[in-house]
Amino acid sequence: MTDGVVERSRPRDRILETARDMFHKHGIKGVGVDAITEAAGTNKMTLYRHFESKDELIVECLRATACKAGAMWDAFEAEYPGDKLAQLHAWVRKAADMLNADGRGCDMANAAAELTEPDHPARRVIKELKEAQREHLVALCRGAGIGQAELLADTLSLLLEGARVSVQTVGAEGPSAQFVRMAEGLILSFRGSAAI
Amino acid sequence: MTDGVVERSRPRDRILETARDMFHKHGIKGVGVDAITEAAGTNKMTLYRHFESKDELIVECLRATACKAGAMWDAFEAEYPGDKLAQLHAWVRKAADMLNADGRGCDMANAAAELTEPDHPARRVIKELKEAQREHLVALCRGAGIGQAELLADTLSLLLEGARVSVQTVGAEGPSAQFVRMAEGLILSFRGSAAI
DNA sequence: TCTGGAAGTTACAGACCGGTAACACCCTAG
DNA sequence: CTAGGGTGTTACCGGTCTGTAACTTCCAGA
Repeated sequence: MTDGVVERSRPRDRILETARDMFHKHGIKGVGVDAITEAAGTNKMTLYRHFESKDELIVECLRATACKAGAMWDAFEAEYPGDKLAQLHAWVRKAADMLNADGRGCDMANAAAELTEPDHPARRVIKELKEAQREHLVALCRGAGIGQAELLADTLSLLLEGARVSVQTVGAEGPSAQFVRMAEGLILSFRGSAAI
Repeated sequence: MTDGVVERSRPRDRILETARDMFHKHGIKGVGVDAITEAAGTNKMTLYRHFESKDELIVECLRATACKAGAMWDAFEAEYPGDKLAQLHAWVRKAADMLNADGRGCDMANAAAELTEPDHPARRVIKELKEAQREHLVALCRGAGIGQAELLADTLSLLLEGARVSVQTVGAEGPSAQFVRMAEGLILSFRGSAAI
């Protein structure tokens, strides 16, 4: 009902997009395949013709999310070509936007909280995306001429990760409201210390 | 099987403790009441004589977790009476211990990720605990004579929150490995800026 | 126009879920 | 000894879950 996204496209795409949306809103274990197919305007058989199991659907959803996240870095480069520091600030703004977008945290982190089996196929995707994100951020910091680029990148990573769960637990008026201030302060402070 | 904690005590206590353990390890939606009672060495009827629903059991588990977390602050005061700065450093060490304890994050944050209904009774408990934690940390920072105590407390909060989910997604060798360094650096840096 | 594959439909299997009823048991307080 | 409350046991309810079988319908390309 409220979970639309039923525009006419290929069933597989509709299922994937609908599942992504519903997993995000209601959690993975909180949504059944029947509900997904119904919201996607199709049926269970069609889902199982395109995905061999719910687990594979989950993995494919997370992969799609990772793909969209990857495009973000290209957008920064397109907007501020070569200016890594400007891109870093753009990342901060983008992160703040995500915080205010809705009360749900990061899909990857939420999935990791729900899928507790240590060898669940989704954990691989999650880890890969998080490591890719970290490397992108390190590259930005390094490119901006910041000494201790790894430490700043890791600190900013944890700060954002924490802010996203904080929004989910205490709301957007909690500690996460200060995210931009914290991040900008950290960048400034790290720029102060000598770059090698 | 692997989820023991069946020492002979009152059934209600065993159920509560076993549920806490299993929710922590396997997630809330990943554990059924049958599995809990069996691991607690009792049966479903006894559970439902003490808790009127699974939701109430969840709430009671989170309350117990909140209670244990509350005791932590008293332990700091007992160990370093009056010395708020030492207590703040003790908090950092304690936080680092929690990071290395196991690969699962904060029970409250994980519960918030799973229980998506905005009016779920557990969300109240979660929010209350997180707000209490924040106030305790602010009090420590303020007591340690730090200007911008709220900002430091919020930053440290987000950092720990982020570190706990990072452990869950990329493991203990990821960004969270630098948590102590980040936290100590922040405290030092905030102590540098004038108190008032 | 014919045909083959993709998609929809209905029904079902088998397991598990939260929750309850009815009844037998034991152990302790009086 | 006895009464009664806490506990254990068994069986069950209705619902939902993932996943499948068998069949029909639709539609695009040759």
